[in-house]
Amino acid sequence: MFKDADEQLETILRGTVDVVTKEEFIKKLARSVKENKPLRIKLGLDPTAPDIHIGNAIPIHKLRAFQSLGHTAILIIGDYTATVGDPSGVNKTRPMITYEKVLENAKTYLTQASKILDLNKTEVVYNSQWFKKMTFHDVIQLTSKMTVARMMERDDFTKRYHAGIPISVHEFIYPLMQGYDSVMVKSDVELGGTDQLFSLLVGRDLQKDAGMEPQIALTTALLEGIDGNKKMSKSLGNYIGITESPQEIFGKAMSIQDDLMGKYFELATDLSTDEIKQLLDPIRTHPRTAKVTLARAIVRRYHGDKEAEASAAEFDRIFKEHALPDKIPDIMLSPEELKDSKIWIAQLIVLCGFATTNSEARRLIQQGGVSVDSEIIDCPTLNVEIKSGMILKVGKRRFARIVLL
RNA sequence: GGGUGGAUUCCCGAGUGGCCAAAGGGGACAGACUGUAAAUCUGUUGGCAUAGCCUUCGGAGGUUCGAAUCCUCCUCCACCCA
Repeated sequence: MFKDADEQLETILRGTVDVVTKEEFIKKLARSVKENKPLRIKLGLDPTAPDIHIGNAIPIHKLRAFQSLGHTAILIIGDYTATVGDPSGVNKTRPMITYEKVLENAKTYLTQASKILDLNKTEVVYNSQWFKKMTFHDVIQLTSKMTVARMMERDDFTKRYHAGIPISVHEFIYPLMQGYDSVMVKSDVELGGTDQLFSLLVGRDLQKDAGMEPQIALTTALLEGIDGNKKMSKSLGNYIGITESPQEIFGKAMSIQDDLMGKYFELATDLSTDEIKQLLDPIRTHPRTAKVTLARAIVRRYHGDKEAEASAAEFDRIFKEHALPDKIPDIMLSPEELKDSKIWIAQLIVLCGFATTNSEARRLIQQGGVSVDSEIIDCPTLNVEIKSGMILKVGKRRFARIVLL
């Protein structure tokens, strides 16, 4: 049934940072093999944003790895915790979001998670299930398990405190909630990013307190965003969403800086350690080839082989051959918008959605970033003659085909 | 409960009567260079068909020829003492 423990361990530990504790983990694994009993692996997702990106997909892939090894994947949709807002690694209070919003996000999360997990074999649980039944007394009971001193040991809180940045009391409750989830689902292992370590450890304490064998805390590395210095996150806009179009994912992956490739390879692709080693060696592999391989591997993971090849080809066409992309969105123009079959160029750019104001469009023109049928426009007050089918290009990668109705 | 300090453009932050559409940094965008790399360099970054005009410095009023800046009230926030 199960592969032997050593073999499992190798797969599981790839890309992980902390294992608390490794000894206990090895014991649990061995016991699971011996008794032929799957481990219960917990991962909590807070549906705070509508998209999953390749950064927060890392622990989901790890959960999938466990699942493939025959263990039980438990996906907790933190519909209650999401309304509180995880303070981990954050330097200010997260805005509390409405419950409606959370439920909406939860739906898209499941659809997205199904790209990675086999949801038929996954226990999906909403933590409102238990939290909404708790009385205030229960809550107080729960908070009594944690001391302020211990909370304040956390780097993120200490920093905020000393910088005079407010910390709301409800933020203290967050890790307790997450820990309580572990008690409720009786997890053997909990996964999370390294910034989750504290909460995962709270889970151990609460389980011990409840007379259970404590879960193993297993953290995966955090992935830097495509800007190369901050953690990938939706709010910083430096992410690659797993539901983005193949071209989009490919392009974003190509734009990361070279020294980030190693991390991306390890955390965001399925390539073997040996393959990665070879790709990262600039003598054996040109960095551009390596990056193309990377971009393709990431696209493949979420869109399949065909799309991966297609997006690579498209990318070359646009940026290597400077040709037009395969698909160019059509922008319909009605004759009412024209004067003597002409239109002010800035207005056209705005109509195509490449600028939000005429001033912005004007600036783009002044900077030499606008061309019509490959001819650079240098006069911001120009009225262009509209010919159906003409191509407007703004910047390096935004194209529109003008269609006259 | 008492005291102090705040709220400025996408973000951080300077600005204490005119030289302010508002320094500096970050981010973003455009251009050069490239491997659409990254780094770097240059430029742009409130709106308007733009040598001009209009709107913006938490909100509402007021003083003044003139207010981000002074006064009054309000809203929100942080810190300190209890």
